[in-house]
Amino acid sequence: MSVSQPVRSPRRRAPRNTLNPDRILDAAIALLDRDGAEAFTMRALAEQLGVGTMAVYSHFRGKDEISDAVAQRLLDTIELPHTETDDPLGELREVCLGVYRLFTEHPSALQLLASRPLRGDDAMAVIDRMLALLRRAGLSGGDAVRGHVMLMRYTVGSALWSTQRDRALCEEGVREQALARLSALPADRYPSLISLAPELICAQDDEGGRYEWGLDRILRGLLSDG
Amino acid sequence: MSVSQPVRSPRRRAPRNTLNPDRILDAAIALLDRDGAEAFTMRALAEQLGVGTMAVYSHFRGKDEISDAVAQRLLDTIELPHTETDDPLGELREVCLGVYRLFTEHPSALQLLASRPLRGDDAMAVIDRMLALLRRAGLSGGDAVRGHVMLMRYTVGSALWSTQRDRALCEEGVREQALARLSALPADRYPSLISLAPELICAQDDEGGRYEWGLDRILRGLLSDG
DNA sequence: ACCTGAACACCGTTCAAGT
DNA sequence: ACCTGAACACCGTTCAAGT
Repeated sequence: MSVSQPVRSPRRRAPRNTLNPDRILDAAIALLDRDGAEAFTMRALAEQLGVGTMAVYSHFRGKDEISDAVAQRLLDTIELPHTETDDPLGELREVCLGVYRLFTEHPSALQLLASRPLRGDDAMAVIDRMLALLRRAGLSGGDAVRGHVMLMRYTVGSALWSTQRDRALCEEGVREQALARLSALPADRYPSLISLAPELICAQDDEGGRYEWGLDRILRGLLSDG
Repeated sequence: MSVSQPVRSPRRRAPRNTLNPDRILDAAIALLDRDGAEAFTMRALAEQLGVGTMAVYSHFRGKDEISDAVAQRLLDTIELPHTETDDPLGELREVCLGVYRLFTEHPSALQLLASRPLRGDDAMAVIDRMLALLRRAGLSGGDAVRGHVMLMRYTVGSALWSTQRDRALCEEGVREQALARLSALPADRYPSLISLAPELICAQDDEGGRYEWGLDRILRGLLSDG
């Protein structure tokens, strides 16, 4: 075994202004995306930043404040369609897909939002845009508000569902297990489940299009009003 | 100060068969509903059962296994409409409302599901029933499968949204803060948000009906197909 | 002002021991 | 077989101290 080599980087005292809120948030998001929500630890975050654990506390009150800031920052990165067309429905679709994409690309951010109350001013720009588009599509003020909540609910639920599904599927042999369990079911108790087994199985492979399929039906249901 | 009174119940050794999986799950659910997911601790669970921390490990492999069992058990308690009517849409509505009710009545169960992959055989009875009703409503096999996923996504998302909203609202002065923030917004950047402020505010009070409003529109969108 | 290590009160779980 | 306490490797955070 080597002797002169220091084994665990004996980090020197970091220079005075290595840290700032932005650098910390960048590292937090990277950590969350790479290792998942349960690995998002003050100690891990500090190590990723090459700094003592307590250094972070000079810039944020604690872990909760960092989590809030991460959520805020991610929600602000949702890209909105730039041009105003005369197709509010198409634009609405785009906005919803943007939100959905954000959550599926940052699954741990979603988990983060799911485990703490939403602050009121999250994603103001997105909400404003959705409301405007719903009104332009002909909805009353009240229906626009209800519709936007509905779309957000469906989108959050879909992202949650997809990411959980993805996590489950990447475990060893879950696929085969699910199939086996399905075909072992008593046919008299679960007739529809059995007869739709083929569709249920192949449904697992089409997560991407699934969100859009439902989205289109929701938009249709929203606008087929008087 | 009293002297002869033992201050912290100096629990005697528990008799041999005080514990069993069912009693443990009951206590776990009670604990989750009463104190929330973050208070759901092996030590707290054991204390609620009047037993040493490690006693629970004789019946479950660990906390994860208990969490899975809790989720399973709750999902099995969803009540399905008993009689088969000739109104598949009405029944479908009932089933969805049952799922929604379960999640809003056991918010921590939802958090639990959100933070771990779904096991495949959760809620088989519910899924089978939904599929059957969708087919009876005239949908093809593939559309029934897609429709059931869509309904579950919307329902899970709604429950998550509502419970988070509720948690936020019961915090001190969040209401006033939200209103203040809303009216302090630059009107040129968020025109729709500003002009719909009244609707947005009063929307906060109508969480219950909100789910059903969207549900009806989803069902309409699902069935207005060829 | 900003960064540090030691210490505190937690957590899930392992382990050897009691009955 | 079932229940136990001590111990281990974690966690977020407080605190007094360095620079």
